[in-house]
Amino acid sequence: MEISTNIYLGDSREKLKLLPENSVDLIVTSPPYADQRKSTYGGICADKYVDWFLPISEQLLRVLKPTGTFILNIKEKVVKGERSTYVIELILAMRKQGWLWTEEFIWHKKNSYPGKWPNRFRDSWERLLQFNKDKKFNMYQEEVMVPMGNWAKNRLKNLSETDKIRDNSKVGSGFGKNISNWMNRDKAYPTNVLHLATECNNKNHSAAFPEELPEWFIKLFTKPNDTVLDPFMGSGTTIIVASRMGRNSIGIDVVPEYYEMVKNQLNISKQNLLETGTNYENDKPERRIAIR
Amino acid sequence: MEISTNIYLGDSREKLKLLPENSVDLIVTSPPYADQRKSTYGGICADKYVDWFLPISEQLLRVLKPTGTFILNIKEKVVKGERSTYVIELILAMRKQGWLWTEEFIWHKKNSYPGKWPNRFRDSWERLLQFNKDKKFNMYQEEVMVPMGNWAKNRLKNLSETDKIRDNSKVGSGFGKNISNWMNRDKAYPTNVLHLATECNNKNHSAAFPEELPEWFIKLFTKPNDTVLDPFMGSGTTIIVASRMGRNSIGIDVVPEYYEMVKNQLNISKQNLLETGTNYENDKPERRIAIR
DNA sequence: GTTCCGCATGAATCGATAG
DNA sequence: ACTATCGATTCATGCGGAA
Repeated sequence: MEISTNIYLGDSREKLKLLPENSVDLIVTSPPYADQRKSTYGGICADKYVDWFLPISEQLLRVLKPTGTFILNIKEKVVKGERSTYVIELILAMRKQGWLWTEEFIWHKKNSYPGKWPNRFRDSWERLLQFNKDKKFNMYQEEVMVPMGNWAKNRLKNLSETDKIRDNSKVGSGFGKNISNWMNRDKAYPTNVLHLATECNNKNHSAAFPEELPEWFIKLFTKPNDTVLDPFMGSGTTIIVASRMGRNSIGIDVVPEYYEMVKNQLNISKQNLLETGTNYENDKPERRIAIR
Repeated sequence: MEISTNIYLGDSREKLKLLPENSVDLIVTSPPYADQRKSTYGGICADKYVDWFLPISEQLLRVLKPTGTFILNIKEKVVKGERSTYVIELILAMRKQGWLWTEEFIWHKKNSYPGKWPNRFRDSWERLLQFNKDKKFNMYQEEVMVPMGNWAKNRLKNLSETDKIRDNSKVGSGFGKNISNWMNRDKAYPTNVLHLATECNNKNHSAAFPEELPEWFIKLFTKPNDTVLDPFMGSGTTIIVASRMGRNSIGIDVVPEYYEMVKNQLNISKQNLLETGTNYENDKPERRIAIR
């Protein structure tokens, strides 16, 4: 058994057509948001965003297995004092296309962008929209359960002074009622709110996408040897994490710089693997990396 | 100056017509969600939710001042494995009605009720949709500032060190200004994610609305003597908090039991006020409670 | 080695200024 | 009038150099 990692340079609308239907277990992606990242992606106008995205989501619907899941990370920006409506219009349009809008997770960003304005506060959350082809899909909930002991330990350890102050003042006795129930359990299921920080400083490239985010969804919706797709791979966080977790992965990006960066990083990973190859356990798959 | 608290028994669609236009500074409400709380509100089908709500939001648009704000607490339920789309359809419909969709706050419920389903996790957040009539509206951001984080703490620490030095070197004139500037900086502006626990101790009302929620928005969007409206007052949390905070308030509910409950609670409050009446300060307004 | 401190840097947004 | 660009605002994070 071997694990493959394929990356493509080009437009997702075209490259996705090369993939066979019903072949992907999980799609995790963060497309360029409307009118943002102009320097790298050219920027899609908010008015035309739905029209731009629908051909891509149509292909995604084709390549996804009936048991698979599509996680779309997106957030609408403010235009003339109002939140843009293109994201919620996209949800409605994708449902017409055949997608089921199964759930909306919240990514609560611990370190949101600073700033002060007279009429609004800092935006510290993004949408993680879950779409499915079928009401029945694979979900491995146990994989993302949080050990209560570690959870409490990490929580306390990571908790900044601010958090302590804020939590104490605002939440107070919130947890008290059911604490006796939790004491008897090893693990707890998470909720649909993920509380993570954005990654500020990567070595070469700043990825706004923390590794924990794709990792969490890969654990939740795939098992080893399944296939993960990211049609807007950017710096490649999703597929690199997927590869590390023993999943096949496919990445597409139209920006040559990103493509080269991910290619180099994958080669480095491969080299590291070869150097430590003698330590392979028998049940670990070999890895094959294809650069197209 | 006196503070009035008026409650109405009846359908909001009718009772709202009794209120003069441009007379309300803040609307905070949590309407019955579709297909829920059937026993008390009769249950509004998800398909017809938008049609049911639009006549009410039309009246709300009429009675709200141009500088006022409408906060709508709502969350779509799951129907046949999918999230209902009536909330996002409502946003689009209200925009056509003339509302501006200014912001979407997230209420992150810390202690959401435990539960387990094969295909989803516990839902621990709700939408707090902010609508406005005009791009310019009243917002008193300083009223809801929170303790500052590590960065500022370090800065503050450093500054106090330098201030000490400056204190020692410059005896006498005008040192206080800089210090006081930074002493005021111990608080930061919050974000658009509210991290509150649900209220568990309310026995008579099924909807768990913590007092902190309306309190936060009342602080943020009104000043004393302004007017707060809740067209679905339920157990009256919003108007009771508003009254306590020295705001005029108007509550409407179609359920007699809720009406009676709030009426009794308000009479109790009034009685408490009268008993302690001799302690009134001169600048504190008297309270007038009208039960219609 | 640790711990501490300084510093750069974001999927941001508004308002003013410029073409 | 309408769009395009620019400066000001602000805080959690992680890195690198210093103590």
